[in-house]
Amino acid sequence: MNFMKMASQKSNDSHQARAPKRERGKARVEALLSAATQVFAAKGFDAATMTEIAGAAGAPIGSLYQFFPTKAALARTLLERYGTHMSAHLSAIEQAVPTLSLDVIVARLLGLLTSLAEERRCAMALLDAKSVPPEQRQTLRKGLREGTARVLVAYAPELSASEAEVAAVVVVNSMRAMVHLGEERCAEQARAQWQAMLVAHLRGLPG
Amino acid sequence: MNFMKMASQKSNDSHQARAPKRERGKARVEALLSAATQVFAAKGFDAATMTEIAGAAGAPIGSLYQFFPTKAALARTLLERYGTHMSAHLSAIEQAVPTLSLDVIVARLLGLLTSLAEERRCAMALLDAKSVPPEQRQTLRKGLREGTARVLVAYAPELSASEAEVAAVVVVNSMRAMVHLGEERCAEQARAQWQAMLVAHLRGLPG
Amino acid sequence: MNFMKMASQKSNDSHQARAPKRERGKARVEALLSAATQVFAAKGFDAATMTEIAGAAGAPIGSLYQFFPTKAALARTLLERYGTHMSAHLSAIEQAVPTLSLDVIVARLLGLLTSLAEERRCAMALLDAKSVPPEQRQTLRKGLREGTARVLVAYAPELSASEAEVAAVVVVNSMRAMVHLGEERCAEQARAQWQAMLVAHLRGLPG
Amino acid sequence: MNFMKMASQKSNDSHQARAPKRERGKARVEALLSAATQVFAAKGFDAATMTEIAGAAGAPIGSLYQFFPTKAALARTLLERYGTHMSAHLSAIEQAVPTLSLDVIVARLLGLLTSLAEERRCAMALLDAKSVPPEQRQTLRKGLREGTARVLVAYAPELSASEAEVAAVVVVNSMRAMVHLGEERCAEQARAQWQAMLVAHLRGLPG
DNA sequence: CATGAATGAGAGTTCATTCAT
DNA sequence: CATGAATGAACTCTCATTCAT
Repeated sequence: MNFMKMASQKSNDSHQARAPKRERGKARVEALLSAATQVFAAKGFDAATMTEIAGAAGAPIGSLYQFFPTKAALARTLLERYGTHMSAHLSAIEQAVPTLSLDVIVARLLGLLTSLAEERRCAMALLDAKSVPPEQRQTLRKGLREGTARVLVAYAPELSASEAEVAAVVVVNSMRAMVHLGEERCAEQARAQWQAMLVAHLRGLPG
Repeated sequence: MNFMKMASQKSNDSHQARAPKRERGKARVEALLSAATQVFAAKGFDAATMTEIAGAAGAPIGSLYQFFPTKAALARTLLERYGTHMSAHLSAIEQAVPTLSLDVIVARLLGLLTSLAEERRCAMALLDAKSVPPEQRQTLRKGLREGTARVLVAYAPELSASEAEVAAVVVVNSMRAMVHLGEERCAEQARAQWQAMLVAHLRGLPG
Repeated sequence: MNFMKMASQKSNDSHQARAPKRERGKARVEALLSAATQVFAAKGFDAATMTEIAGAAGAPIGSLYQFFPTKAALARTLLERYGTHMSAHLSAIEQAVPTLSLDVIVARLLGLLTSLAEERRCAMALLDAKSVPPEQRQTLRKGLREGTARVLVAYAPELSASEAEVAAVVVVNSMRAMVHLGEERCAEQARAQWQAMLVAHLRGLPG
Repeated sequence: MNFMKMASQKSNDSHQARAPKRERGKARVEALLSAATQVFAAKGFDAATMTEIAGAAGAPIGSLYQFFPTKAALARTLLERYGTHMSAHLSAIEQAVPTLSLDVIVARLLGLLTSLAEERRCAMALLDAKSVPPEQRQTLRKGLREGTARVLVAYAPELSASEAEVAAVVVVNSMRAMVHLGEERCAEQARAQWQAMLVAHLRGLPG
C-alpha cells in the first residue's frame, strides 16, 4: 500500500502547497490542479501563466496562491501527485504479476503513461522544464524507476537489486518514449514493435 | 569535411536569419550560435533570454538581432543546423554500413546524439519547447527518421519502406532516450543494455 | 443568482480598455487619461511613451497596462471619450438653436474645440497620427460631422440632408483650423474674421 | 524674385544638410528627398525609419547620412524645399493677379497645396509632427502666410499690412483644410463651397 | 567618399506575486 | 479567508546613428 506523501508533511517550508482544510477547499484544489494539468500540458511550464491557470479553473488568482504559494510549488504538487498515481498503478501491476504473462506485464507498464493522457503530457512538460527545480523532477523519475524495479523483481525474483534497477531504467525511458511517439507517424506500429522488443529483452535478462 | 555554407537562401522571408557578409560577422554568428546552444541547453527555450545569449557570446544585443531577427529565428537556425549535422552523420554511417557489424551500426546510431554533447541537449530543449513552432521541430525529427531509415535499408535491403520507417522511429526515439539517460543513475549500464536490446531487435526484424 | 459583474461585458475582445471596478481605480483611470491627454497633446502619439504617461499620472507602468492593454487602446479610449464630449456639446447647441442667433451658434460651434484646450490638442494629435487605426479616427470625425449637421438642420430646417452634410464638413474643418490658429500670430483677429466669414456663408446657404 | 534659401547658407551648423558637390550626388539627393517625401507622407515623421527611406531611394543608409546628418535635418530640408516651391507658386500667382478675377485667384490659392499631391501630404505630416523642431515648422507656415499676404495686397492694395496678414492666415489655414478634406465624404462639394465662401469673404474685406 | 554591419539606449508589453479591501 | 487590482523587474525587439572597411 502506498501512504501518500502529503504536502503537509513538510509544513515548515514556506514554499510548500498548503493542504485545504475544508471540503470546499478540496474541490477547489482539484479544479486548480486539473486546470494546471491542462494548461501546462498545452503550453509547457514557462509559457503557462498563473492567471490563465486560475481562469481555467474558474478561480480567482488569489485563490490559486492561497493553496500554491509559487508557480514552482504548483508544479511540485502536480509532480508529487503524478508520482503517487503512478506508484499506485505500479503497485497494482506488482500485485498482479503472478497471474500475468510477461507480454501483459510489459503492455501494462508501457501503457502506464499513455493511459493517463493529459496527465502524462503535463508530467512530460514538467519533467523536461529546466525551470522546475531538478530535485522535484528527480522525485518522479525515481518513483517510477523504483516502482518498475519492484514489478520486475516480482516477475523475476532472481534479479539482483542493481540488475533490476538497470532494467527498470530501460523500461521507464521506454515509457517516456511512448509519449513522444504520439507525435510521430506510424505511432501504433512503432509502439507494437517497441513492446515486442522489450518483452524479448526482459525475457532474456536473467540468463 | 563540410564546406556547406548552409543551404538556406530564403532571403525573401523576413524572420529568417540573415547571413553575415563579412569575416568578422561569421565569427560572431558562430559565437552567437554557440552561446545560444549553451543557454538553451541549460535553461530551455522559454527561460533563456536573448540578452543572456548575447552576453554569453560577448556581443551586444543589437548584434544578436542583426542576424536573428526573432528568438524563434534563432531556434530555427539551430534546429536546421542540427538537422544538417545529424544528416551528415547519418549519411556517413550509411556509407560505412557494408563494412560494419550490426553491433557497431547500432552503437554509432545511439551515439549520434550522445556524442554531440551540448548540441544534443539544446536540440532536445528546442524539440520539446511548445513555444517553438511545431513545423520547425518536425523538420528535425523527420530528418533523423529518414536518415536512420536509409541506414537501416542499407543494412537490410529487404526491408520495405514502411518497415524501415517504423524501425527508424524506434531507433530515433531510442536515441532521444539516450540523452535523457544522462540524468539517471547507472546510465552507462542502461545504455549498454539498450544497445543490446536494439541489436537483437533489429537482427530479428525482417524474419 | 447572478449579480451583474459590471455593465461592460466586452470581455471577448482583448485589446479593449478594461473598466475599473473600484473607486480607487476610477480615480486612477481619470489620472491616466488626463496624463495621456497632456502627453499626446505635447508630443504626438508616436513620440509619447507609455512610461512617460504613467509617470505623469503618478502611476506605475503596470497600472497603465491594467486598464489600457495597448497604446492603441489608450488612444481609442481617448478618441471615444472626445467623441462623447463633443457629441454632448453639439446636442446642447442643437437644443438651444431656437433661442440663438446665427452669430452665437457659429461662435459656439467654432469654440467647441477651442474651449476644450488640452483635450482638443490631443484629439488633433490622435486624429492626424498615421499610427492610430484609421477607423478610430473616422469615428470621431463622423461624430463631429453628424452632430454639426443636426445643429445646422435645427437652424435651417429647409436644408436637405446632403446640403447639411456638406455645410457640416465646412464647419467641422473650420473648427479644426481654429485649433491650428493657436500657433499663428494674430490668432484672435483671424478667428474673428473666420467666424464672420462662416456666418455670412451659412446665412446665404439655402438661397 | 525669390532667391532660394539654400541649405548651404548655414554651413556652420553641423546639423545642416550638406549640399552635394557633384552631379551624381545631386541625383542621389533628389532620390533621397523623393523617397523621404513618400515615406513621411505614408507613415508620418515618427513612424518612418531612416533605413526605410534609404531603401526606398535605392541608396545605402550611409549615403543618406552623408547628406542629411540627422532625421530632423532631412525633415528640415524637405520643409525648406516645400517653402521654396510654394513661395514660387505664390509669386507666380502674385505676378498674375492683375490679369485674374478673384474667383480664379482664390481657386489657385486653395489649389496650391492640393495640387502638390504627395508633397503636400508629406508637408502636412511634418508640419503636424511634434518631433520636428517648431521653428522649422514655423518657417514653412510663415513663408506661406507672407506669400499669400503679398498676393492679397496685389489684389487689394488698399489693405494694410496687418489686415493682409490676418486675411492671409485665414486663407492659408483654408489651404490646410483642403488637404484634410480629402479624407472626408463629399470632399468635392465641400471644396467648392469653401472656395465660394472665401471669395465672398475676401470681396467684402476692405469695406 | 561609400557602404552597411554594429551598437545600445529605450520602447511596448508581460506576469509572478502581493496586499488592501 | 477571498478577491483581483496593483506592482515593477524583466523581456523581446527597434532604430537613429556611427565607423571600420
